[in-house]
Amino acid sequence: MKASNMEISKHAEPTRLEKICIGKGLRMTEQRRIIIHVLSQSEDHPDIETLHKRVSTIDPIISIATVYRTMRLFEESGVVERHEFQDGRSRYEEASDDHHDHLIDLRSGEVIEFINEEIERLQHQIAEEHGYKLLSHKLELYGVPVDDRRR
Amino acid sequence: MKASNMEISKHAEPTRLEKICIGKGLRMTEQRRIIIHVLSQSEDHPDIETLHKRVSTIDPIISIATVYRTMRLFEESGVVERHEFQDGRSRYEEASDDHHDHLIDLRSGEVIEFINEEIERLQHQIAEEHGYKLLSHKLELYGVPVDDRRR
DNA sequence: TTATTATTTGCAAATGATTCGCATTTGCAT
DNA sequence: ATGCAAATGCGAATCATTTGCAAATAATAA
Repeated sequence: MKASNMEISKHAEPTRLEKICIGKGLRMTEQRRIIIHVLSQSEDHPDIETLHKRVSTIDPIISIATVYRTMRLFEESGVVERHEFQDGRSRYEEASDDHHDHLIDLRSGEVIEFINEEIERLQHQIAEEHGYKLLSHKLELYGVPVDDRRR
Repeated sequence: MKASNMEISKHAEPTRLEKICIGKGLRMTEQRRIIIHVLSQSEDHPDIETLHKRVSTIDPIISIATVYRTMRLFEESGVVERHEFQDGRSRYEEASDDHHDHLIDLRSGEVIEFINEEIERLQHQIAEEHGYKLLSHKLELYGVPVDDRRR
């Protein structure tokens, strides 16, 4: 076992994501364990390149192709959510039960999460009115700080 | 003037988009006139390739690079809206004053437009509550027909 | 523990959408 | 009609992402 792997032990309590992988018959590789660890530590919405950078501090050998493959796998399994804010690359976050939407600061790129039950309700209602069952949705607000004096 | 250009005359009444182009000091080229014509005839949300196909039936020589450039220009001018539904390429529609959102049929790919004032209002309110001025937003609902008996 | 085998990985090459460089063409003001 | 900046067409470049394949490895059986 190489030193870089010491901190993410194969023997530790399996995390939620690890359980899901095992449940799907996926192998718990060192790379996947590291990626899961990085995801669980991330409070933001990193893109693949950022994830790869973070993962590389733990294991510098891990390939970016593996990060791509793993994130695709996780997205298909529904354990992470993929977002396409308007910068051309996909950004990810661990999926959680409480659904939230995003407010993106166009000045800084900062992403603010929010929840609004009323909007959730209206969305279901609209889908229903059109004869559809709502499976997922995407709500993104783009704005600038009102008290920002620049410009 | 080549035959293929006969139906989109340089001398016809300028359309809304043509006026905007002229107002911005852009040249009204044959290619742009054709693209504008195609846009005005399109009721759907075509991607670049589709637009290029449609444009090609009028002028088979027009380059796809020109369609890309023109659509980018139009988007930056705010005369068309670009959407990133989840199929990896951008889709366009002529911008209209009355804002609407989209309900995407995951079975057929069909895109249904809808308007909901209440949601619009709530979005502004949310942005405001977070200290932001809302500049734009994206709301997409993904669903399947309820009466669809398949699977 | 070791052997077995199907998964997974790393690498580099392929892909697909989109943009760009540059020589040539073309609106449009004079 | 003339001149020139803007626009086009072409193919090459770019950028994010995917994929083929040989080597490595996790899960399993022995």
